[in-house]
Amino acid sequence: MLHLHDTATGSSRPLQPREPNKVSMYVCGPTVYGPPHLGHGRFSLVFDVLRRYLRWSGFEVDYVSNITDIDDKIIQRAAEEGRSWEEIAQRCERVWYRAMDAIGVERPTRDPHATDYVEQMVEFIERLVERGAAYVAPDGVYFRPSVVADYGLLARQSIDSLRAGARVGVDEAKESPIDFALWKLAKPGEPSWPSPWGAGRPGWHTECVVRSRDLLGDCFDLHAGGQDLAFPHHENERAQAVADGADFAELWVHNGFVEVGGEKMSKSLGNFTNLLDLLDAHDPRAYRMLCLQSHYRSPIDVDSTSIGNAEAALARLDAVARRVRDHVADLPDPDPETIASFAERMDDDLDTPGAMAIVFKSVTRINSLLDAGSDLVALPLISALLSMMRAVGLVLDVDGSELPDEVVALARERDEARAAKDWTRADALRDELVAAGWVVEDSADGTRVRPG
RNA sequence: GGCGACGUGGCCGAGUGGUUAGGCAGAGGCCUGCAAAGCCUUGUACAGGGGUUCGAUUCCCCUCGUCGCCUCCA
Repeated sequence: MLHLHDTATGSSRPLQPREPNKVSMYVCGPTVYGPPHLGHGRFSLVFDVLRRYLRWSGFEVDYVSNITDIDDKIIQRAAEEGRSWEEIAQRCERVWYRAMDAIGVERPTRDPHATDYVEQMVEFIERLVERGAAYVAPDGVYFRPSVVADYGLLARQSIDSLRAGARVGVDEAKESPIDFALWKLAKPGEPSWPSPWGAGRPGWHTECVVRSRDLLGDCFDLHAGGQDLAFPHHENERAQAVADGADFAELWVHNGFVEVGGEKMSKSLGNFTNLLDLLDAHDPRAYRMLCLQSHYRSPIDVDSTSIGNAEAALARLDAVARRVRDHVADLPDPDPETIASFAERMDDDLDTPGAMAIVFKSVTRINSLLDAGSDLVALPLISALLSMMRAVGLVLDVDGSELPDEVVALARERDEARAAKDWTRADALRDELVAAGWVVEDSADGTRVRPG
């Protein structure tokens, strides 16, 4: 059974779905006001791997991930560009999904938008006000975390220390610095929706509670997101649900940061890298490989060195995939020992680096057996390798790409030269292909060429 | 100031109270017409100082260092 590190308890806990074979998970999605950066890429990849692994393990996965399409930052961006906020949100959402598609992240089962839930949010906020968990102030409605006994659970801090540490300039309208906005009254020119307190828009933390409870119900299995969302965003979601008398998420999972030179990559530091730029410069699978080779809760440095390493590791997998391509049509059941040790690692808080170690070990064994001509013995291992690749969402390049006629001609010419043992000519032809950016390998079937 | 995480061999990066992580790069060998790919072998690793223990990289304490959260952020 899969165990995950639960932020709420600070310990590893078994994932016990409320329905036997179905996992319900909610992953906090993006606020669409700019291009996705590496941090977005990381959480998307990490939880895509989790989702695929769960499915591989036999679960159906209901994967809900939201789009926040109304927010101060969207309004600001719209003002800067002289466009409507809707236009900004829609454009950024398209860019988001294009990037996700490119890194092989599956679309969510459902992707609720904040603007589709405003009415429900208003009803919810009304209820919180009635229950005394929220109060109306001159500029909006605020939530009172002090009504939640164990507020600070996800931050792993007491409410008093949070209050003491609050550095934010105290807003006069708030009773306490840790109170947060549920409803913001609109200023002139801002988009707004009607409410009992006046036209305005919802605060960020409310949308996720309302949507997740609507789509997944109370006490769903897994709530996930980047580590920086644990507090205050997730804490505040949970506080609202608790104040409403509901059981919220059963398990909280947070992934580590992307760093640049050992420092957190963040918008306020301005050191973020656009995910699309990374994809322009590298194999789109490389980032997934990099994430797999580190633990999801550890910080990772994404730079040309680490991505380059990941690409080299990928090349090793691609090489074996090319070798076994003639065998994939009719494979036996996967080698049970390999699968068992892979699953053992994955079940241990998604230990993907350990799982990849199993993968690479099986690669070495496959290559050894193939070298020895023991293809039949290798088949269950090949089958296991492909199964593990499916579990983590890595697509191996088995090289179906078309070669230009000119290149094919050169390769044939080289085969003739080699047949005639004209090594000088054969080497010259190889040099020519290599200079043009191709990788040349000899094989039993002659010169094999692929893109470098 | 409060709370928390981390410090592993050339680089990245797991893990464990005593037995091989893995990837990349390097060295030697096999294979190859030569290469490439592949296979085999190889490398003074666990921040520093105490303590517990038959034995600690792994547990406890201290020091140093790095980073994060408490503020929009994935």
